[in-house]
Amino acid sequence: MNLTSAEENYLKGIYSLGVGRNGDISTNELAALLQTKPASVTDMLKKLAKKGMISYVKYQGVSVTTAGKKKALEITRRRKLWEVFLVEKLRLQWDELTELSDELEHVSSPLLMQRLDEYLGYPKFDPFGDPIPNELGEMSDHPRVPLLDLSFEQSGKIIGVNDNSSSFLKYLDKAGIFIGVKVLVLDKVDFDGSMELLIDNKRRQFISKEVASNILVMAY
Amino acid sequence: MNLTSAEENYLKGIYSLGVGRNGDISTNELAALLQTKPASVTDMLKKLAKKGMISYVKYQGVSVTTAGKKKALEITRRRKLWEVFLVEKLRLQWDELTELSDELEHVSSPLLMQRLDEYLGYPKFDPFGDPIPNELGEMSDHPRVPLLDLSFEQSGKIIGVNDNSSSFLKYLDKAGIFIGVKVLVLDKVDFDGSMELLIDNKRRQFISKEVASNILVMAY
DNA sequence: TATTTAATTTAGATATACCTAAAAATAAAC
DNA sequence: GTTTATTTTTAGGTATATCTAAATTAAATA
Repeated sequence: MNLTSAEENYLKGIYSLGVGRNGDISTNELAALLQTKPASVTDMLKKLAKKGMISYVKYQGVSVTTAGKKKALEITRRRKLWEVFLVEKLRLQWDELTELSDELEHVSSPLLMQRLDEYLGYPKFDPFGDPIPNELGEMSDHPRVPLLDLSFEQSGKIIGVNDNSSSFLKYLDKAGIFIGVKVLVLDKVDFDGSMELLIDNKRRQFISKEVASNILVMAY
Repeated sequence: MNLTSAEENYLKGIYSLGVGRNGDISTNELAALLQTKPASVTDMLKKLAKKGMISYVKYQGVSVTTAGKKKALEITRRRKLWEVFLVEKLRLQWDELTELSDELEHVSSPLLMQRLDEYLGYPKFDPFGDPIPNELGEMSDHPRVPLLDLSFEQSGKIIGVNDNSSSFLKYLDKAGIFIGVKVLVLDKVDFDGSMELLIDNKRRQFISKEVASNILVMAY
């Protein structure tokens, strides 16, 4: 079953709101997430239900079906592979990715994605440190800890962030804190929780507790 | 002025029909090219005229304005850069490009195209041997001759084709005749015009006069 | 439980991008 | 120079994806 870009966006939204939750998703929630009006959401839910992507009962909320989950993971896979390409090959910055991957994720060609995956070396995580589903929708997961949890003289590799806001990502780019970069804790300041880091074995950098708690690392 | 994908496709069509021609383009011509109906073309011409991309006089035909030409070349540039990427980096075959570049050419981001251009090493020609416009719409051109015109023991580099049909491109892929490959003429058969080639300094291959006339090379 | 409030859906519009069928304008033929 | 044929446009309709405003259903409160 083929979906339009708009349908794919709604399905992605429904799936993402649904992960790790028992109950159904409400119309208003979706409208808020997708920056649209509840009436538009209702229209689209009917279409997605007719296409077998979601379970939808009037006034009762919505959840993805097995087919819908599969499709949502496929879209997510496309998006994340493009994001790896944009960062690793084209050297785009974290905060420049969103609007591009919003478009590229809808280019639907199994051959293209297979070749891109191969070209990128079968990456398991996107530039934000989130796992990339494989063709079957399966994802790796590995221990991710907030940078704040690293102790004195401990090292780690930056693999993601907790906060995707543009202002935070811009700050990180400016501070030279990128995915894949090695960090070593030079100091942890007791009274404000801030840290001094050695970045990439080269450069010293101070970061606040707030920043450190929003950066994810794989500890060595 | 931003255009929708549909508008971009019409503009591309109008531009491509217009190059190297004195008169205007007719509604029926465009409908045939774009596989649509004349009535739909008329609708779209009004929109493109209102956006300043074309000169359109009822019943009198259509031609691109300066702004329209600029935009058409921009779309063409996007398409061709993606095509270079698909062939050179992802190793897709000539006949697999069209449907992908039909989609990718509409992803409109100056930053993305600038980085992709840089990543590809500022290519001047697409995988079919046609010139890629630069950011200003300027194109290189270099002497291209049909492979058939090469004489005994002469060499050349394959830079394009005259025939974009799927069957021809599939034949070339199968025969191992790719863009960038070096060819040396081992023999020219008088009675049927066929040629024996040394491809890539390695492999011998016979090709017919018809095939040789549709392959373009840059002669050494 | 009745009533108010909040969430959701329906009804009816708008814009894009198509379509068919009929009308109008241009070109071609006699 | 009419008449016929072709081309092109208009008029009106369909599907997608949105919207606002009104109606309906469900939830919360008194």
